[in-house]
Formats: sequence, structure tokens, C-alpha cells
Amino acid sequence: MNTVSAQAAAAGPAALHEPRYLGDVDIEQLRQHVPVTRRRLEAGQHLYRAGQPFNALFLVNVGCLKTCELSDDGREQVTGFRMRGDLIGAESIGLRGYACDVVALEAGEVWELPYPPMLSACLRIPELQARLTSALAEEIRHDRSWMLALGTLGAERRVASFLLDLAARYGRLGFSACHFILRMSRADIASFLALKHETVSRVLSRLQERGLILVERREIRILDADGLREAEPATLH
Amino acid sequence: MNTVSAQAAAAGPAALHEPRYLGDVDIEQLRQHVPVTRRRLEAGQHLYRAGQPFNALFLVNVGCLKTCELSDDGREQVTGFRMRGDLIGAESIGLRGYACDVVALEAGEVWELPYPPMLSACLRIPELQARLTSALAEEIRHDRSWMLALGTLGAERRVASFLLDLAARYGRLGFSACHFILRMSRADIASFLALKHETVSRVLSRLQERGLILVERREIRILDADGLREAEPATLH
DNA sequence: CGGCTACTTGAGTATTCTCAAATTGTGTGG
DNA sequence: CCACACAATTTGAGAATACTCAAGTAGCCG
Repeated sequence: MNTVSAQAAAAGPAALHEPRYLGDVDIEQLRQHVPVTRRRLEAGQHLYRAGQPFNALFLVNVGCLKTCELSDDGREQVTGFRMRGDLIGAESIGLRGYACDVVALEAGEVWELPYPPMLSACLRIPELQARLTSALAEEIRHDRSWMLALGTLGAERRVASFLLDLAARYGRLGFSACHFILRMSRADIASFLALKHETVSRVLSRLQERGLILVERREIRILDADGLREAEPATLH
Repeated sequence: MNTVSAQAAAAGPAALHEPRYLGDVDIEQLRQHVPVTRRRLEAGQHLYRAGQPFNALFLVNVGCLKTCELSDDGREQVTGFRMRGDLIGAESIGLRGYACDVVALEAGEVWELPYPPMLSACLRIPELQARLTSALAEEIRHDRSWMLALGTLGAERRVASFLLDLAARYGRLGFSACHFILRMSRADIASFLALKHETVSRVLSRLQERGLILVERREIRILDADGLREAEPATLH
């Protein structure tokens, strides 16, 4: 959308442990088998809602989105944030309708990959099959890794881990890893980390007091990444 | 493949949200492309450990196993329990080594499905490709569903959900859904539910006092499933 | 500029944890 | 088959973390 996205494009594929999902697939080759279309999104707009017919996967090109898990009894939780290069919709494969809500946190653009054509393309491009499967596996690992964090860390370390995760992802995309803007509200962060927004707010203030970060509304500056990694004694076990 | 599986097969596809993974694949057809071998396990034995070379997926035929996520700084958490029909190893696809530990909770048997052959078989059996992909997606949904539970429910409802989940799975396998034996320790349950074992123990006692269940060490009898579903007021939002 | 939403901060509460001890079960060797 | 050692489970009491409720501040949109 501006100079920033140009930076990201120029940076090219970095090699870290975080979801680069289908990043290495030759998009041009893919286009020969799958009709890829662009879709613009406004801030707050739903990419899809739970229950809507599942017919495509998406790749985030620009912007940041959140995925929200819903339960029949009204509970809900943010289960992740997706940025450039991330795959969206994998959780709904095999279902009639999408399994969760996906909402744009800012204006952006995604590429729509119709699913049945993707499956057939996998038969013609073995590489694509392996990659799609790996992408799903990567998503499982990503979720498990956060399950571990939420299950074993206290509030302070959860927030610290969240910031470090964002930093790493921004870094991989060619942005600054120590200075970035949060695209999501405190409430979204809290929901994702299984905390209350007041707690997130307090923790951010505390981390700032300790000189580990600078917070100014949604602007974050990481001053001491190692300090963040250590953070609090945590509720080990 | 005994009377139990016959029962399970007779039950047909129950429409619950739980993994039946590769259950519908024609195993005989699969054998023509993939050398499936049996592997017996003793209680406490590791099926694999994090870091060991990844070379196969597994299908549980008999017994119950737990999967454990590990972090570099020594934290660990049980991320799931696998029983007959469940797929194991999907999280490690795309990696050199396995991503987690898997431990048998009792004597049992798994089928080993070498992975590279599985991938090639997918090219020859499109049905298998779709099913493997669906299985991974199902696993993502399963994890997300528990993330939601752990993130939004109090201790009491977590334990209740856990029991109801087990009951449903046993039911689908043709066993009694209201009377079963826990294969895992309180500590394993606690780890999975992000609680302490003392808390699990207390909650079980409380649920029994309310007449919702009967607990006798690892033997569980569900007296009032609906009551369990309601349980406590929960920490909604 | 007004109204709204997002965020921050404080005070008291509540749930879950920690530490500790007692109890029950299990497996093994005698 | 019994006794003992060890592991798993239960239960209690006090502590700690995160929550709830509440008030106040600060950006943002129209």
C-alpha cells in the first residue's frame, strides 16, 4: 500500500521457522492450473465467516487479518494473526463451510485460490502437493507451539512471546523487527493470549517500566529482546 | 480388525467434531502402494521422540498414546491423546525430524506408514491425497477447538469437556460412552488442560459430589452428560 | 467539537496454584 | 502370598496471579 510493502517485496524469502506456507511455490506455474484472483479488503471486513460455503484458500498479499474460533455456545477466541505470505482457510479443508471467522485488521489484499482446482493442480504438480501438505503441518506446529506457550507461561511471558513472535515475522518480511505497529487491539491480543485486555495493558506497561520495550499506543519498540525472552519466572510446569 | 472394529464400522460415520482421520481409506488399496508394517508398543514406550528422523506416519490400531510438545527451555505439555483410528505424526510432515514426543499409555499397536511412499501414493490415488489433506485440516480444527476451550473455560468446564470428549470418542469406537477407564494419569490430564494435577483431582471430586459422574481412580462413569455440558458458569469472555 | 471506542490504572475478589501431608494402589522381591 | 517401596491420587491451607468492576484518560471519526 506504500513504501513499506515495497520493502517487503524486495526482501524476498527469508528462512525462519515461521509460516512461510506456500511461499516457495512458483505462483506463475500455479496460475496455469488455478485461477488466482485478487481480493481487496477494508479494515474490519470479513474475508469469510464460519458456515459460509468453503470454496477457496487465500494467501495474504498485503495487510493483517485475525482468525476467530467460535463455539456453539457463544464463546469466541482469536486463534491467530495472518500477514503477508500466510495461508488462510486451511483449517476448513474437507468441510462444506468455513470453520471460523477471518477479519481484516486493516485495508489489504489477499489472493484467492479456488480449492477444487488446487487439489487437481496438486496431482499435476507434485511439488505443490508436498508444499500444501507441509503448509498444513506447519500450521499444526504453529498452533501447538502456542498451546504450549499458553499452557505453561504466565501473563507476562505470554505477552513477551507475542511481541517476539511479531518481531520475528516482521523481520522475515523485511520490516524492522524492533519497531513496528500493532495492527490489532489490546482486546484481540488478550483474546489470543487467553488473557483480559486489562492484563495485557498492565503487562505492556510493566515491560516498559523495566526498559524492555517502549509502548506508545499501538507503536512498539523493542529495546531488549533478550530481556523479553527471559521476562518473568513463569509458571513452569 | 476384530469385533471392536466391526462395532465401530457398524456405527458408521457419527457426525461429531472428532478425528476419524484416515478411517475411510481402503487400507488394502493403500497397501498396494505403501508398505504398511505393524509395530507393537509397551506401556510407557516412546513411539518416537522429538528430533528423531521423520520417516513415517502412524495409525493407532490398539491402545492409547499421548503427544507431548516440548520447548527448548524445558517446558512441556501434553497436546493430545490418540486412540484407535487416529493418525500420528502429521505435525512433523515437512521436517527432517519429528516435532514432538509420542508415548504409549498402555500396550498397543500402531501401523507404520512410511512417508515418502505415502506422498507418491497420493499421486496415484487422488482419494488418498484428499483424505490426507482433510486429516491434517481436521487436526488443525481439533487443536483450535481445544485452544478455544482452554482459553475461555474455567477448570471445571475444562475437565467436563475433556470427559465428554473422551466419552464421544469411545462411543464412536463402539465402546460405552458413559463408562470407561482413563488411560492417562491425572498429571497427563492436567498438562493437557493447562491445569495442575491437584486441580484436576479436586474438580473430579466436585463433579462426583454433584452427582454428575462417578470416579473410582481411573474408572469413570458419566451419570449426567447434560449436567456436565452445563457445569460451571465458566469464565465467559 | 462531541461522542465513541480504545486504552490505562486502581482496588478488591476469585480461581487456581504451591506446598504439604495423608491415603491408596501397584509392582517387586522375599 | 505378604511386606515394602514407590508412584499416583486426594485433600487442606495459605499464597499468588489474573480477573472483575470501576473510573479516568486519550485518540479517532464524523
